[in-house]
Amino acid sequence: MVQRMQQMARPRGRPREFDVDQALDKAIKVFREQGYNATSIEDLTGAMGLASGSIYKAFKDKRAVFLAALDRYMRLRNDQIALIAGTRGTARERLRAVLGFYVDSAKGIEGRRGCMVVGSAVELAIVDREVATRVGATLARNEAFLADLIRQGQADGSISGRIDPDDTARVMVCLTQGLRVVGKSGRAPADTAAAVDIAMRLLA
Amino acid sequence: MVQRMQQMARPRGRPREFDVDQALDKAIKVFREQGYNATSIEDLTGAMGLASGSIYKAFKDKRAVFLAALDRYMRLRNDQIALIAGTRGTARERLRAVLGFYVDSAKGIEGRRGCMVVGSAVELAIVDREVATRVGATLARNEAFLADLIRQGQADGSISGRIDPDDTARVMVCLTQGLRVVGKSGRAPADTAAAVDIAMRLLA
DNA sequence: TCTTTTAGGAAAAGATCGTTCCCTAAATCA
DNA sequence: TGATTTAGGGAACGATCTTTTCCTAAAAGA
Repeated sequence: MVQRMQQMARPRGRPREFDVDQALDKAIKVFREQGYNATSIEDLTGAMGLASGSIYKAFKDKRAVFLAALDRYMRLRNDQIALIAGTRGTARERLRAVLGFYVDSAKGIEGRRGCMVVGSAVELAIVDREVATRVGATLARNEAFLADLIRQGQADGSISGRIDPDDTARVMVCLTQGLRVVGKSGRAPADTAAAVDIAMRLLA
Repeated sequence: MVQRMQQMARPRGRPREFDVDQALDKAIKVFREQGYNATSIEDLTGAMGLASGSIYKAFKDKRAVFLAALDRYMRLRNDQIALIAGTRGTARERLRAVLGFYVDSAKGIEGRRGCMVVGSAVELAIVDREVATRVGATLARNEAFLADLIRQGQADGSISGRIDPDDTARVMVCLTQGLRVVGKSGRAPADTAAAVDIAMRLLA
């Protein structure tokens, strides 16, 4: 049984010397800053600490590296937001925490580095169907997530029942994506609490 | 006198056969769809109806074409918004009209085509200082424009005096830029009036 | 009319980029 | 242990992209 698991863990030839996820994290950093087209294989080898041959052993081509990085980026970000929204309190308080996370992500160096979803949407959505699909799915998921949070707030009494959860969530998604655009130019709101207070006005 | 004006109008050698602004409009279309790095000189020659040599006669290099296109795009868009905001009515009504224009810009084919300011911010702001300067200036101008409109509304009584015009305008700019990101993936709000109603909640 | 200046256009040059190839290294299988 | 399989790494290749060059065309100046 243990031997079977070891066999499954070590497939055949020479084992990979680097951790794929760690390498993807480096790739994510580069793609967030420069986007897809401006990032050369040389940029990736430098950031990931690998030779070009090794990259092409692990990934079909540059686009596959990007898609893997995008998937990982979206997953990590989703996990973070789910964690923040999982804290105690009314749905309104949890929604406030989520919005605060978005505002903070848009500030300073992190904001300048940018968002891979926004970058993918702007640079590639029109020419790469697979990227467009993923971006659309993430935006839809974020929208549904926020709408659900709003509905929870309407159920626990912390959010007005007069607003439409879906329409409001959709506008809120625009706000969060816009924060990342503005963050790229270093003009994101400096005062997180103040910005979140204003954003919370969308809830009636 | 007439001869002097003709001299000024026709400088020296062979006159240019194409209209620079018309050519830039074609370039804007390509840059909006594909961004800077994905657009080749061949793309530009095709869209602008010029040979590469002619482009390099009129512009220093590809980057100069992009900067000229960006400047023209920003100017045209600014003019449109100023026109819309110049209509009669309370400042609140004019602000509503401006927001409606932003929402409409994010919808359908126009939305998929994208915004050159957003594209520039996301793709180039971190690597091109000159682009970053222009993007920052436009965002600041938009912010000041919206803040002024809010102040007018507070003066004419159509907008609550309890909100901070600058902070609110800053969040509103994020919303408008985000609309363009979401529009790239075809997920912009379908019902303009409903989306504007929700956005107007930011005014208290 | 002849010279000078600038534009149009296509081909060539020069640079860069993505990908493949080849050799060595490290693992498993027989 | 020898064969097989896969990874690491760097050079080489082929394609593409930006820019320059060169020749012709069209205008003004003398």
